[in-house]
Amino acid sequence: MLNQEIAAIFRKMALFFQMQDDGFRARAYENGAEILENLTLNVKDVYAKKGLKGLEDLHGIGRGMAEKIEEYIKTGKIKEYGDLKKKMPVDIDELASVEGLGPMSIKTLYKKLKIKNLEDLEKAAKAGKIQKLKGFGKKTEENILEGIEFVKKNSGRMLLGYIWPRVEEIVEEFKSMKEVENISPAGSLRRKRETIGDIDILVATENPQKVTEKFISMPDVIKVWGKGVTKASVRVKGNFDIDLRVVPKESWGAALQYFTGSKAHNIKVRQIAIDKGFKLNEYGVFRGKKSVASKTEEEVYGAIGLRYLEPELREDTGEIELLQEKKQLPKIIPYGSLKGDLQVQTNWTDGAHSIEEMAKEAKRLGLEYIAITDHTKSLAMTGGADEKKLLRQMKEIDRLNKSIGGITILKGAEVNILKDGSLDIENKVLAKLDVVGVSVHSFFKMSKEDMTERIVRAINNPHVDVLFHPTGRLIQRRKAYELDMERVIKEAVKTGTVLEINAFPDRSDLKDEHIRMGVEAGAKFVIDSDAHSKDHLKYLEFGIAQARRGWAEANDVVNTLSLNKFLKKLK
DNA sequence: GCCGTTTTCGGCCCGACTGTTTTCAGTCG
Repeated sequence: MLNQEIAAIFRKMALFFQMQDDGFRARAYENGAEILENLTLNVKDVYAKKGLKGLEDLHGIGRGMAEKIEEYIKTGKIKEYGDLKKKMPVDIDELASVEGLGPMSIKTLYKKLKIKNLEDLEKAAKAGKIQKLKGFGKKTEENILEGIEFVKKNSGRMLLGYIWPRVEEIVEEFKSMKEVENISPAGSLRRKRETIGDIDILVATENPQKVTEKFISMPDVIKVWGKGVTKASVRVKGNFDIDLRVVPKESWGAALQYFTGSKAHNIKVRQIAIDKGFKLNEYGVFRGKKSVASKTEEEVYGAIGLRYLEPELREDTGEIELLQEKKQLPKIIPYGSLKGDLQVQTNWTDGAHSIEEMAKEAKRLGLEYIAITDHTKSLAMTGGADEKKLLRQMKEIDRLNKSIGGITILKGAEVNILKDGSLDIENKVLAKLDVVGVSVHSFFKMSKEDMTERIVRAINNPHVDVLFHPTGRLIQRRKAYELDMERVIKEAVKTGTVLEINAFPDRSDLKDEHIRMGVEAGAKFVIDSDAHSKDHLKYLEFGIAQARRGWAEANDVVNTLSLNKFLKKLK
């Protein structure tokens, strides 16, 4: 939490520095904010253990920002930020969230019209005051008003799993144009981040005009932000933005590399290009004016002495350093490599479909086995199963296994972890199940120590095979409970408990950095859909995406195994 | 403000588009 608070202040300070035309300092602060946002450790712990020096050891944080972090830990404030705000008392991140409005414009608007926040801005624009300013005009004023409307109903970031089908539709539609020679999602979408700010699409064509024309005239477009020959940006129904970039076929690889990002990854890659006497942009790798590589990403990375790497690894979290040292990057788990699904709910509790319907759909999707894991009794709102109901369900599963065929239905349960870490189903019934998953569904606000103890106790139960959605977060809805993940991973390794990578789009739990911690510690994982309906089983692929972002290989994930081998991996 | 085994000073990724200008600053990704 502290990391995020300080990061937010650094971002605002960056905007203030941009106002002062100090772009380099601004970038340093943006960079610092990014580092804090992605840091697994709490800066408070880093500071407690290693002091100022420990903070400075973070690459990108130097003496200046380290002292600011120290100041915030000690006093809860950063004086320089207060001073900046005093000089220019504007709600800077709110104003900057208006499309097209940046620090320089905000500065002018404050100096000339005393505009401090969105409300002031809207009033001034409606009164026609902005168009009279030098450097502004009628069009800018209209754009500001429109931008304010969009901020007000801002949809924020979208969940990957929910937006993906829409992306596939768009890609398919463009593929049918004969002018389109190649098309791919780019940006965070291609890197499969769990949430996506906007949709980036890259197209290769010899006729850019025609492609951009078609793009801005798609039926769902409600606003064209901008349109040129090679790029266009629109908002579509559902309130999200799509950016299109169009490049010639020869520069496909360079452009795909460029627009896939991440930004931090690219900055480093381009720096390496410069160090070796090249220039890298979206059209290719250049030695002087001569292009030496551009057609494929492999060529582009190869030309500057690196190797191709999967988009999911391009987050500047150590992958470039490994490439430079010519070390092996992990062979991350391929899409389509799961043979089972270990968390499936049915209409025995809060699922929409019967065991049979779920099993048949899983079979249709090519799975070898699924575990039925309905909730247990203390989760009363779902009609959770007690021992008797579980035994009845087991009989039903025996019956279905004989009649369906082509897929094995495993007996399981999503057993509730009670406040003290005990389970709400008796051990002698748990012993009869093939797969026992456990999870926390209550008392989320316990202290970190208590919650960690609670979970550690639960996974020490000899019948418990899997810890389901280990952090309990619901993206954009509920924060993860406090948990010492390092300890939980250690204990999971010790007890042979498998950690779940829950693929349900708003869970995506574990998240990438925890998966990576687990991989390094030798933990095993299972990727589950947590399906509550037939349509949810396909979410498994997003769980694979999450595992890939956590640098997990196929042999780190137990449900890549065929049934018999898989069962041997469980307790 | 950060960084560095060619550097402790002098660099810092790079190009497209818009709206305002009439050559370019600001914004964006």
